[in-house]
Amino acid sequence: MAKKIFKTKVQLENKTLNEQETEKISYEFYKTNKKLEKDMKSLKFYGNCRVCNDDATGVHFGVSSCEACRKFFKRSIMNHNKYNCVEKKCAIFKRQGLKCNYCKWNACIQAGMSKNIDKMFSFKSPIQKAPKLLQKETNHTKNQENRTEIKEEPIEFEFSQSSSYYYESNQNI
DNA sequence: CTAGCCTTGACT
DNA sequence: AGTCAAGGCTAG
Ligand SMILES: [Zn+2]
Ligand SMILES: [Zn+2]
Repeated sequence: MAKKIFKTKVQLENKTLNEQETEKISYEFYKTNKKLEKDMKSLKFYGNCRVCNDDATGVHFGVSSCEACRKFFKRSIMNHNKYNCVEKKCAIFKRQGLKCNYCKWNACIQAGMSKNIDKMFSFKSPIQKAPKLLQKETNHTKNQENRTEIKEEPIEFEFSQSSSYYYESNQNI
C-alpha cells in the first residue's frame, strides 16, 4: 500500500498526536530527531518488495520485502499453511495484490525467501549487511527528499541454483 | 485472517 | 550509540 509517513501516533513528551497535528510537525523535525528510529526508518527507502512490488521495509528472510509479505511468509510457516490454486499463475499479476495465497507463497519462495536463511549463511550474514553497504554507496544522494535511496538490488547471491531446492522443500510445510 | 505498529534482542 | 530483522500485539 501507499507509503505512510508520520501517519501514526507519535509519542512526544508523552502526548499522542492526531493526524493533523502530526502533519504540522515539519519534515525537518524528524530529519534531525535521531532518537525516533521508527520515523527515521520511514524516511528510508528500501526499494521494492521482491514479492509484490510494494515498498519494502527491509530484508526479511533473506529477501528485500514488505511487511505484508514478511508476515504472510512467517504465518504460513508457523501455521503450516497449505494453499492451492487452479491456474498457479496468479503471481504473474503482481500489481493486483496477490490475492491468491498459493501464488503469493510461490512468489515468496521464488523471490528467495527461506526460513533456513540463517542456516545457509552465518548469522548477520552479508545479506543483512547489504542494505547498509548500498546505503553507503549512495550516500551522496542522501539529501534529496530526506531519503536514503537504495537504487540497486540489495541482494545478489547464488540463489539461482539452490532456489529450486528450497522451493521443493518448502512446498511441504 | 491481514498488515501496520511496537518491542525485543543481537550485532556493530 | 545506532542499526537491523524477528517476534508480539491487535484493530479492522
Ligand atoms: Zn510484498
Ligand atoms: Zn493463484
